[in-house]
Amino acid sequence: MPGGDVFLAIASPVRRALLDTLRQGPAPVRDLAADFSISRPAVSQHLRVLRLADLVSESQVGREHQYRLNPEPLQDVRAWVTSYERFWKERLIGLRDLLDSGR
Amino acid sequence: MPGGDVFLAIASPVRRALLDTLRQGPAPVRDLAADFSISRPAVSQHLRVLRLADLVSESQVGREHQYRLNPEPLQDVRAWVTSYERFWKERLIGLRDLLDSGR
DNA sequence: TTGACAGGTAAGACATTACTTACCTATAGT
DNA sequence: ACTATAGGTAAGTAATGTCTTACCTGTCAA
Repeated sequence: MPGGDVFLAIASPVRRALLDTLRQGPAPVRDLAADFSISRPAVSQHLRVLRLADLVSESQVGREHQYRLNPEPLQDVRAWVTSYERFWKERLIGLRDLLDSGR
Repeated sequence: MPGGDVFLAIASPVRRALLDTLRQGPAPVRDLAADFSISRPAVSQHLRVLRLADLVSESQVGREHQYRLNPEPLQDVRAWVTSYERFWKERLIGLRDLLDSGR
């Protein structure tokens, strides 16, 4: 479960797209790979990164490996980004004041 | 201004630390580099990535180059992460129900 | 004007990533 | 038992990222 960096995991557009797809529910690798132009092994390797970051969990069902979204680690990202919220709000207020003063 | 990927820009711990430092206000490269064990050119290169992602702006003041935090692009990250919020909330509710049922 | 300071850029070393194809095991269906 | 399906892993390669040192320009201060 640990070992992977969430920020690094979501840095790749492919991996973000994989997570986006998994929001519709668990899916086997075959289905996930179908959406991409890259090879299935490449998808497997991206899934491995997501697994190490604990963003997905895997469980074998028959000969399929179901991947399931585990969004919890994204809270770390959310917490970090949110800590910047007051800065962009202040900038927007500053902009509003600037516009007001120019009327 | 454009060209850089925000998700990629914040993937590096060094760059996140740079942004964190800039929350205390604009700072010249010298001050930013002082906090890190890496060389000043390395910091310059990280700042370049942040500039391309429009996460910082640069302005020359005398012989110093002031870097200023521009948090707006982080809203893209926030929006993406927030779209997962209901998923982890649902999982927490599921956990709560499970715990309730075990009482 | 000469020297110290601030900082960007170039070039190269080295590590890491992201792909590919080839191969392997396990399961399902006939 | 045989064949097809599902998917992980290995090995190799190409592309990127991240440092370093060396060098350059521009600015301030004596």
